[in-house]
Amino acid sequence: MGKRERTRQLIIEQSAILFNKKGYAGTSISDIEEATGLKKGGIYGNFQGGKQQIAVEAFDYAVRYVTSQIRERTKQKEKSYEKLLESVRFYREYIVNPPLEGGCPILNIAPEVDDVRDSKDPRLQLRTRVKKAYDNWRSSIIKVVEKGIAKGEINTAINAEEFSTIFVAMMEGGILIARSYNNPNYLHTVLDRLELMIREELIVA
Amino acid sequence: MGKRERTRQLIIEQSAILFNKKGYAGTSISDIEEATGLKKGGIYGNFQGGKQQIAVEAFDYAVRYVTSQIRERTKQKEKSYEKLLESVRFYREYIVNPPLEGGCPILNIAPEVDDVRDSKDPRLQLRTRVKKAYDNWRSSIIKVVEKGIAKGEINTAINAEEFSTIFVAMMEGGILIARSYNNPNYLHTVLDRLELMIREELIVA
DNA sequence: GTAAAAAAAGACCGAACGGTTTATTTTTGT
DNA sequence: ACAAAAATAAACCGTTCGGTCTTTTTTTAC
Repeated sequence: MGKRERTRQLIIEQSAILFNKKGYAGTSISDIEEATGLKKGGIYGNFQGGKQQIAVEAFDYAVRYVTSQIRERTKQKEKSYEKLLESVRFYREYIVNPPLEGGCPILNIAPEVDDVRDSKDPRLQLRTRVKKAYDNWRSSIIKVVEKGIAKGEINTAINAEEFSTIFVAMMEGGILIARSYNNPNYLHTVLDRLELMIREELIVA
Repeated sequence: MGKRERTRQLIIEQSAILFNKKGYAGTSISDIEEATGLKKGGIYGNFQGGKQQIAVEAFDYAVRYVTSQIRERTKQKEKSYEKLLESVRFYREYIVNPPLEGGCPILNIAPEVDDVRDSKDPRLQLRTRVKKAYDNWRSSIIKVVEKGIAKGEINTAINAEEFSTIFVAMMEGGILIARSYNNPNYLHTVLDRLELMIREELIVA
């Protein structure tokens, strides 16, 4: 990895934390200067697209990073429903010791960009990335469920698409409340319920 | 209502929309000028506390406003579980035709302020208001459930506190996803599930 | 109707914003 | 080791930021 790539990566990693904690509008270039130890010359030399480009790449990185972490864990599980239960366990730990400071990057940026409609607004790209991120998340759940059904591990009556939406909604809602209260127990309450759903409805008896 | 009160109210109402759609950092005083038709003199004359004070009062107003709207509907229902079902119906309509532009004011501000820890940060007050807002919301649900249990309408096995957390989490998660996709069906999917929970578990057979 | 009081406009402030340009340093290939 | 190239620092740009102050307009009270 050359110098260029290393510096770009440093900027992306630090910016991902900043944007995740303070949002797009709340994060300034000077914040990024401070976090990276670079001056504007070094930053704009690597990202001619400026703040917008950094935010988009940092968001993509953040989502990829969290995704890879969870995949690392679920791929070790054999049965499809065990993959689901393992991912629930992952998020329980996530809130206590988040691999990415600030919590879920999608949840953190979605409310800031979901009212953007002006095609010239720099946040519009983030808006499309948010949509895509939820799509990918839900798709991965759908795949696991469908594979589970095919293997006879998961009840055929389950609507994979609907389940994926409920799964993500409970996850995000639980994280939101737990972080607002600064108390992981609220997430645990929600995820206990989600686990119950998986055990009692998804898993073939 | 004197002139002073009317102007204050105008500023609060317009700012509530702005902060709800664009966030705290994303909303500028000049945005408020444009929305109200006032200049800074008129704004700061009514809110010496500046942007921070306006944001806090606008948030409180927004939450009060939505709360009053839902109470208007649920108080007409007699049975406790009908109050819960009616509030679910309310949010289904809320996402299609929101009384307050931008969606749920708590959901919109929570991710922006939940990492604030510096006691001098102007967003700290918003953070405590978010916590209080979720507390009030959950409390109102807890009260309905407990009253329902006392009246024999709701199953005694239900843990009201846990249910309230799950209720709010599914609501917020559903709104988040539906707004991210700009498609109310995602909320419907989540709320169908919530309704099922109420009908099959809460209501005494 | 008029004078006092209140409210809002308009001009102004320093600081911070995102971004650009130029000079200097650091890497790189040989 | 050295020259070319690349990367970064430093200085600078116009604009917008939140906020203040003074002047003008509008209400209010009599």
